[in-house]
Amino acid sequence: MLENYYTATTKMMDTVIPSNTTPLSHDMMVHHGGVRHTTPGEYDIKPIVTAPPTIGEYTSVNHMTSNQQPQQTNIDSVPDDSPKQANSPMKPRSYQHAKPPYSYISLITMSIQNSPTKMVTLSEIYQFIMDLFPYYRQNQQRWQNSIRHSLSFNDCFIKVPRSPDKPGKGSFWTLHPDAGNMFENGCYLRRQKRFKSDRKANLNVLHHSRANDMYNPNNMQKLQMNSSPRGAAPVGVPAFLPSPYGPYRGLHSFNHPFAIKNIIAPEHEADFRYADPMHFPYHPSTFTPPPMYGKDGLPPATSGDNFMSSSLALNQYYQNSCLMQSTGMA
DNA sequence: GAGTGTTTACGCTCGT
DNA sequence: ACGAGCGTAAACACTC
Repeated sequence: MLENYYTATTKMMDTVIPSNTTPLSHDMMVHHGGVRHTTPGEYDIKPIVTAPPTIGEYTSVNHMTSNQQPQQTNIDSVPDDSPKQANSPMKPRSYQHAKPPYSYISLITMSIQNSPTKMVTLSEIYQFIMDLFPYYRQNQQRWQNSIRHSLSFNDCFIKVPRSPDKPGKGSFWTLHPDAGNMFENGCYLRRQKRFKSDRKANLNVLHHSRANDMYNPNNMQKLQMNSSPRGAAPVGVPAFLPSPYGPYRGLHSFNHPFAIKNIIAPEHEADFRYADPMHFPYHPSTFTPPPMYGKDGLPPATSGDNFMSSSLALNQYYQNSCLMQSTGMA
């Protein structure tokens, strides 16, 4: 099956990629925001490398309004911005339907870090990703399964049960307090080392049994939950959780790169401000640079001009992609 | 029934 | 070559 998948992929690559482009390697496809074909007939994305895109070109914020919720889009209804036009070497197309150069772990982390409470539900993660990256409005079953897998599989994500006064489906997900530097090497495609926590054994006891529910007083100590009224954090909220739980905010205040302002191009940020917080709960106020590369030896973006660094990062990424292609390295 | 969460398996790329 | 990290598929259990 997988063999068929890759065979089909290869075949499609052979037939779809225009002669003026070089087929991307698997890694380019998967991790570098390029083409990822799956099944025959699936929406075809053809990266044009005539001009490096900005991060905003991966996002949809310039097309979103507060009333426009992202739509479920199938491959037939993808508003393709004209393949012919898109393939024109003189007219670079938008990258909104190219796979963003972030791993799922990165995307989840973005979602959590851009939440005011640093806790999000699974559906909020889905929504965040689809809002931000039109690419993920396609083939939702596939990537959403991967998201769920990533959440369960990676120690850096911690499940927080809903409080009794907030009934609903699913739990909240937050970042492990020690996971903030997962990407500090500057590469958001692939971490150099997977986050592994000893504390997870304690923190995640609630994963396996309702008897271990966070609201079970017996577990409150194990989980190091805050129970102090002085802290203003509600009972059941992990002590490391940040704002709005007052004294806990500091632990999540590391200089994270996934603030929305860091992943959109400057020219799109103004559009972003239209967003109704109720429907578009991102917080551009949390803003630090998003270094996006590292394995190529280029320095990650540093603090300073954040907009510049964010766009620069992706531009650099694409310039590298162009270089790889033009030199036949891909 | 749909959504959510866990787990296993497999294949790929990358770094050592 | 090998292990790690990642993406994907799938099966299954659980919850709402």
